[in-house]
Amino acid sequence: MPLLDRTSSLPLWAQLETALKARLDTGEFNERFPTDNELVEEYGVSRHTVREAIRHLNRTGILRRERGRGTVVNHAEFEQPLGALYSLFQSIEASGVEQRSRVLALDEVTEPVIAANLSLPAETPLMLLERLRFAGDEPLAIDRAWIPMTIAAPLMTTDFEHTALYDELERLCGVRPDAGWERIAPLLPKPAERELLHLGRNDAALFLERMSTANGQPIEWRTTTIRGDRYRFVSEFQAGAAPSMVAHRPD
Amino acid sequence: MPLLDRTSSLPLWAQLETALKARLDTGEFNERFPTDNELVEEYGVSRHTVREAIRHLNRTGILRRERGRGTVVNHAEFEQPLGALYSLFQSIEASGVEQRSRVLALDEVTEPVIAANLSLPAETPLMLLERLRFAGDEPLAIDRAWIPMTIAAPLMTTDFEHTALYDELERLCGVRPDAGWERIAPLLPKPAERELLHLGRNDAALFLERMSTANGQPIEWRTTTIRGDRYRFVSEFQAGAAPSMVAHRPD
DNA sequence: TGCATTCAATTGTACGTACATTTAGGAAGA
DNA sequence: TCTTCCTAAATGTACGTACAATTGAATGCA
Repeated sequence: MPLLDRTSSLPLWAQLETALKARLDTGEFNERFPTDNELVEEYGVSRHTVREAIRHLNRTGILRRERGRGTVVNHAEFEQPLGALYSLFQSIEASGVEQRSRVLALDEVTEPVIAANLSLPAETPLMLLERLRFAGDEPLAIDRAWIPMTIAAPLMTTDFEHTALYDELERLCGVRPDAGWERIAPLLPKPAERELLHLGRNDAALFLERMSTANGQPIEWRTTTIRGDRYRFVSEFQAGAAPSMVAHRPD
Repeated sequence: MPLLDRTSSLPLWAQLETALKARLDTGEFNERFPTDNELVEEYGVSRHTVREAIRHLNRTGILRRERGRGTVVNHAEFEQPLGALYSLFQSIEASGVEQRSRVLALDEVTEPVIAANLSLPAETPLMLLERLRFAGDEPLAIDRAWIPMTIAAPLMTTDFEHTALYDELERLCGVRPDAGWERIAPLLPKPAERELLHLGRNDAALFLERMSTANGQPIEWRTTTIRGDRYRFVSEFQAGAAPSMVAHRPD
């Protein structure tokens, strides 16, 4: 059993990290990753050192630690956290520039699929707010939001041309999304949407789907089709510092 | 000043992180960041807790800690956590199954635009690694990475068909990206790429650009064109608190 | 003055302890 | 059999200590 070299200049946790990484690569831990205490026993180091090693090992997101359960190996999933996107789009939504939008629809509808997405019965009445959003004079995105009527009823008379949905939701309904998830996919828009967005035949767009919850309750399903030609989406960068790099796209 | 609430369910380090982030945003620490011991004194917590808070705070790469000197605020504009998007692609890169890739090119090149993006002189020699990456039997993405030759020279003989770039970079060059940023855009691939990715005329893709840094030094520029038809990219978010994914991870 | 040495300060590493929180599973009782 | 409760196990949080490694400034000497 090749243990750790305490005379090495390499920290113990780094040696342990290397050792664990090697064992991970063999698939030894596919079934079950050792617990902290087992590694403490096996390598004769303190739990602090074990955690330090795992902390570094997990830079790559290989592991997932779950309180009360243990540490499990993160096998490849194709649904993975993007994390930053929310705040990213939020910044556009919140930026003063893009206040303007044209309401395409504000109706009460039933959408079995979307109701199911919100964990509601199929025939649950939903408010549908469909907007064409502008950045300056050019359209930026088509935005559709579904909210259960039980929550959204007070919003049906709102003028959403100049009002942010979440603000109004908080003001009139007393709820504000505090969590949720979002997924993103590329999309070649259909002719109808292409026209609304002033896009050409070969212009791609981004398609975002978002489910928002408040206090654990699903309250909103939203889809957004965003023009991708004029705007780029950058994952978290520091306030005030917009990347000024020149694009280098394969065209 | 009882800034921290010991009865709160929020961990002390999280409260401290929030407090420090607020003070950081005011610019209070632009000249000099407090030492561990000063924060221990000021907030009445142990050094362990202070370090935990700083560790989390530094997810964003705002701080740089230097032994013997102290903690300084990082004014490097583009240093940001790879966090979200990074781990996403990392999961494919790290998973045993989808390791397969075909090397399309491994050359020494000069690319003035990309060199400039990396804050290097225009004629700086760069290694270009171009790969077609597979998930199962189907191609998933076209991946191009540029790394300065001064760093990447040892990699020129590597067989990247079955080797992860970042692992090799760490093993042979002793550096691993620890920060950076990434941006995403939709893209309709050109015929050549369409063929490589087995895409039809109307299939859109995602175009990712990433700059990675290690210890504040730009070390990699990468572009990735990812098929968007088979895979979706999902993010979770949580307003106010740190992203939920972070909570499960020991960093 | 110039140079080398010393020393205090600061972060890194590593050990220890204790308790909280969450989970899974078994025990006990209806 | 089913449900409830309890316990053990696992990770998270938080405290403590000590020493190592590095830096920068102060000190002392030629």
